[in-house]
Amino acid sequence: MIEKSYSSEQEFLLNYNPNLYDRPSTSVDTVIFTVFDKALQVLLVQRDDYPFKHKWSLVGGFIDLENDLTLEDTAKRKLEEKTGVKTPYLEQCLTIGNKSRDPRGWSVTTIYFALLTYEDIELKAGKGAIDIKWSPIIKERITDKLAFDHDQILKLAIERLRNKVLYTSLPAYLMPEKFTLRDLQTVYEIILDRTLEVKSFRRRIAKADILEETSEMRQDAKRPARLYRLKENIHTHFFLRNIEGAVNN
Amino acid sequence: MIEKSYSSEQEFLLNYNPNLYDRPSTSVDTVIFTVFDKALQVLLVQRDDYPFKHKWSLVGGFIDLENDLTLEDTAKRKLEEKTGVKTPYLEQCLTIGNKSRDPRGWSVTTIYFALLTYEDIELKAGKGAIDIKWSPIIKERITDKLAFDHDQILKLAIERLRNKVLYTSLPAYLMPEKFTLRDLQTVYEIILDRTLEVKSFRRRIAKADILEETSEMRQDAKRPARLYRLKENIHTHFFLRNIEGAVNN
DNA sequence: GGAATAGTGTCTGTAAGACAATATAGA
DNA sequence: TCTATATTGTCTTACAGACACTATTCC
Repeated sequence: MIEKSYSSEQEFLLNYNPNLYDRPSTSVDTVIFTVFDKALQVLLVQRDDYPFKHKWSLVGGFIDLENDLTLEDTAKRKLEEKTGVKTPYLEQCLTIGNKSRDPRGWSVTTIYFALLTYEDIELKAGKGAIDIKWSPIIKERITDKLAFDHDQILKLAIERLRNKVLYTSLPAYLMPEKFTLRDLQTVYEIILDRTLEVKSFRRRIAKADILEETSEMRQDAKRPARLYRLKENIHTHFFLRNIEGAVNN
Repeated sequence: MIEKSYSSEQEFLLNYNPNLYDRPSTSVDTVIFTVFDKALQVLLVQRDDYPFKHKWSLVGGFIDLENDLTLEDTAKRKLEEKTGVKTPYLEQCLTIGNKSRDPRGWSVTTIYFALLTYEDIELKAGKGAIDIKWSPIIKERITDKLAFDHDQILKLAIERLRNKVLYTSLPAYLMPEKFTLRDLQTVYEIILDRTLEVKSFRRRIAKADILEETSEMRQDAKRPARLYRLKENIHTHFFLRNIEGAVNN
């Protein structure tokens, strides 16, 4: 390769040829979580084409270099394409890059995770996929063997979510508009896969000051329960202490 | 673009042509921290070439698709190239990808941060750089205006480090082999830019059970202080409670 | 003894854990 | 009334904050 020398930034850029350098493949994958049927669920799509044709995988794709301005745009675009909704919570989780994860060669993928309310979501397989579904996570496992290293990625995302739930109000993003404190606690319990103390939980949520009472009550069977909603313009609350008795590596 | 159809994964891979797809540029940048002269310090290199010729920047570079097996390998290779040592702590921090951060076009960079003992390190500018230096961080700022979006990246890495120091034993990785409890507390205080309560701090470290006493004492001026070392095969300790009174966004 | 730094004792405050007690519904 | 679920009361425990106190060195 011949190295030229330039006399200004501008001149360098005018002569810059991106094809002189080999680049790894770069993609974005999003672990889209929701909760229903007493389980944490993750959105999977069945691949329409090679590699891993017909295998189930996480929601992901390549950056649209023309139209995506940021990596997060790519994640949001794919998410909205599949679910038809905008996510109330999207967090970058990790980037995995190595020579072996994709049979086509060096590949880098940035992983996001999203939390969605299971409500009004109409799944659309869209192009590149022949099917799409929610898959429940039972004991940190799903039934399918996923494409690429998506099993490992899913495991990492679950770990991150579970750990973060110990000191944040993240599960609030999984709730419908109105919900009871018991509903919220149940979502915490589903994610953590353990029961929590009622009193401690309610004290914690009260202290966080993220909810507001509605005037409504909901009655399923016995004593009616107060309905709450998330306060407006509230961000994730970070508690100073973890919920205890859980894994902490 | 003509789409062919293949009848097996193998056939697809044999015919795969990576040059059909435009890819963003992909790099790795590492924020290398150490502590000396009563300040958190970050390693900077002065760029030898365009773009941002002669500007200071973080330690980074492109993936060597032949020899790097993982993104972390890239980070470690660059780090060892500049410092001559292996880092005791390397953590992936964040990936920034957008259309505007690099004048050459769509660019993705995965950012790591490393914690090094300021000891036996011989800086080497190496190729691509005309100079290399430690730069102190005063009030979350450094004096130079860095290349690309490295100012923003550095800010994010400092934020992450400071936040993590509130609930982990990370500063232990910045210590020399033997050190006093006061030394360790001072490093915490430098990173957090505030004083800590002596008693609370010592209780916390004792509880973490990550240090072992040596038989040696160190005497600077007045009463001699016990020297400790990090226990072997000890990982980062995660405390259940944060050090309080600090930022928590 | 006085100054400086290392290290301990101990009281207070906050929030979590445990679990008993009370409240409100339907049957 | 009995049962189930919602909600509150309250005692204990763990650990951080505050700060006084003791210990060991040099001068």
